[in-house]
Amino acid sequence: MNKAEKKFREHLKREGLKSTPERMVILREVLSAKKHFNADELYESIHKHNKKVSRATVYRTIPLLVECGLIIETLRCQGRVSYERTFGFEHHDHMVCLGCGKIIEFKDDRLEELQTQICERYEFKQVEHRLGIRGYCKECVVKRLDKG
Amino acid sequence: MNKAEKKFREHLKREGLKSTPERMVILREVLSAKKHFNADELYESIHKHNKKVSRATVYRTIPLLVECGLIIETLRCQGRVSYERTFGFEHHDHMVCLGCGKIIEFKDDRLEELQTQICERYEFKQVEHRLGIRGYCKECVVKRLDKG
DNA sequence: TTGTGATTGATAGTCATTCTCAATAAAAAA
DNA sequence: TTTTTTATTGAGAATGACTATCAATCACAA
Ligand SMILES: [Mn+2]
Ligand SMILES: [Mn+2]
Ligand SMILES: [Zn+2]
Ligand SMILES: [Zn+2]
Repeated sequence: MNKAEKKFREHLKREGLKSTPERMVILREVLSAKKHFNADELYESIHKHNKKVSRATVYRTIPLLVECGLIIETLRCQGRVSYERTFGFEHHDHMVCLGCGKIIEFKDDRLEELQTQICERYEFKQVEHRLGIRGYCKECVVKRLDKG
Repeated sequence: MNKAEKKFREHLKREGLKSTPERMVILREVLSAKKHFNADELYESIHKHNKKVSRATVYRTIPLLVECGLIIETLRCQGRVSYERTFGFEHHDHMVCLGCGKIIEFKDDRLEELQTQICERYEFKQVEHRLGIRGYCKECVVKRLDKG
């Protein structure tokens, strides 16, 4: 049993919930699948690996993983909520390319520090923040110049 | 006819669209109603003022107002897209209180400057950005302390 | 004033997400 | 281990924000 699984099981116990095979299948898929995903992609990848978990259970389990800090809600793209696994990864922010959909992750300590200062100024107790920059990546800027 | 209305009319003409009474009712409501709103709140406030515009037309007009730069999509709260009027207002970022739903607007030039630098570093052409900080406002921090 | 194409409202459709509920299974108690 | 309690599951129905459809109507340019 790895660290993430242990963390999840402890969270479930703490909340009076049960450790079920379905929940473990979902967790393992989250840990092995691509870092950014939405509920449906998660459901699909579970089924590609020949595991059977219903869509409802996937949707029900995602909030549990969020609550226990293993994944986080990141962006909303085209009406869908997108998540990413955080366990074993550091916090970072995102750039999203409006041309090709590419996601660039970045982290800047000065940015984080500034936000902390701003929250202090407003006596606001930060839980989380999300910075999303939309625009065009290097490649797409060139493509758009070519087109005129 | 005020500046915003002129801008909207010009945008419509430029796009080969027509200036209709319904669109003008919606624009006026946007200009006079509260700064942050979602599609349904806009529809409701129009009807409270005894104007008749269908929900479909409200949904259809919002993107036109966004395209012409009079309003902007800000946050997504509980599955709803939230907008705010920008005409006559400067860019700013938001804090959202998880306790009472209050929205605090703030602007920090150093933060903006840093973001510009970061985009340059990645050769990313920024179109817009959105920083949302979630947490608890001063009042709600106190309330939560009282409860334990 | 007329002709053409855009717009409207009513309503049906879409699609992600949530709810319902009977059958089942996990964990606690015995 | 067996029983009891309670959470969980899957299937499908429901929800709700938003979008598409379409016939009737309107804006506006000529
Ligand atoms: Mn990421
Ligand atoms: Mn604002
Ligand atoms: Zn790109
Ligand atoms: Zn508050």
